[in-house]
Amino acid sequence: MQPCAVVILGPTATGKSALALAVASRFPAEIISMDSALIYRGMDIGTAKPSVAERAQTVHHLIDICDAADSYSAAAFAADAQRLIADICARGRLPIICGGTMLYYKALTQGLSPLPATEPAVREAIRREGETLGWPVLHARLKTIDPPLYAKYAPNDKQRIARALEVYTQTGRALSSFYTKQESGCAYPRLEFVLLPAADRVQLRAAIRERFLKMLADGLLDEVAALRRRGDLNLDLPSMRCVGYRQTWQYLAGSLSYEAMIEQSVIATAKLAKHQMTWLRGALASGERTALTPGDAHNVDVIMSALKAWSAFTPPPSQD
RNA sequence: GGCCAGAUAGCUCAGUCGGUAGAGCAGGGGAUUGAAAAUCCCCGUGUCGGCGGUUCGAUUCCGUCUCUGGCCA
Repeated sequence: MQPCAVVILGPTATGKSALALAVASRFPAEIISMDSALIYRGMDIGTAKPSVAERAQTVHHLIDICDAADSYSAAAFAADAQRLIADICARGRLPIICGGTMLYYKALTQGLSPLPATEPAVREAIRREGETLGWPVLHARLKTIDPPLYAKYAPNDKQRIARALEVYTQTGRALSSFYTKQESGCAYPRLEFVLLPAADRVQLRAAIRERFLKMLADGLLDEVAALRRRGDLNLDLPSMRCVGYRQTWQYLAGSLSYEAMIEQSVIATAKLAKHQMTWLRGALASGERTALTPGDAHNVDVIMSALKAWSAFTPPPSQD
């Protein structure tokens, strides 16, 4: 069969992981997680990470690859995923890319311009300056350093302003000067599916609430307490800003009541889902993807028949 | 029962020295180039608790009623 990859996209709490596993149980496959939270070791319950049993049943990649004190990136994901897709296909198996971190998806499929990597010390110095002077002041510096991004960025968009200044500090060049027509993205053909939650968000919100309460019952408090006990983590880290972890941390630190922790977590998760929906609408509008309804038992069959159709397809002789 | 303070957007509140009102949060939409579960942008008509009174005009002043806190009995 011609190598290809299956992609399963969708907002949080729609059953992507379960669907990927269901496909993997019927087809020799390995799952590549496309999720900026599942990368962290020691963060299992709050991220709804696939269980040990599930991971024993099917090989999962890009899970538990990062310490909670460290950070990963879209570029690193794109490189890792490309490599894994090639490896898995070479083994004659099917890569299933499954997750909802849409910037990672974009980086993988469309590529990124080659940019210098982050220098933590430089980043920290800029962050400190931004906090004291105010981000609009740093934004104003872009006016001469990088006019295109000065025009593009909002005066309070600290993360992007900081990144632009960081690149300039490290290289003496404008961040936008590194932009190319974009590196080529993932070369493998893909069969893409999107899990779309019901239009009424009340239902999704209820599912989110139920899932968070289950996380608490499963020991989320203990998990976060253990992370706090390490002593080297704080709320500014990408890992501790994850939905649910941030609020649980605040509860354990005494700055949120138990009820508020639950409310805020549900709200943050719903916002995450909404945010992912915005990406998904764009992705759906610009390509060939199949929309699936969360919870529909036929979803596996839809994917299986798409795979079958793909296998039956005989590609024309290679041009090169 | 008496006194005092409140009653304004879904929530918490600001404000109008009388010309029908605006923040934060929530909610909706959108950006998204090595932190992305991040970061940021746009979207605000609501009997200003009810009923009367004064006034050209009341959410604002006055009276009264209702409700909610607190204090005193």
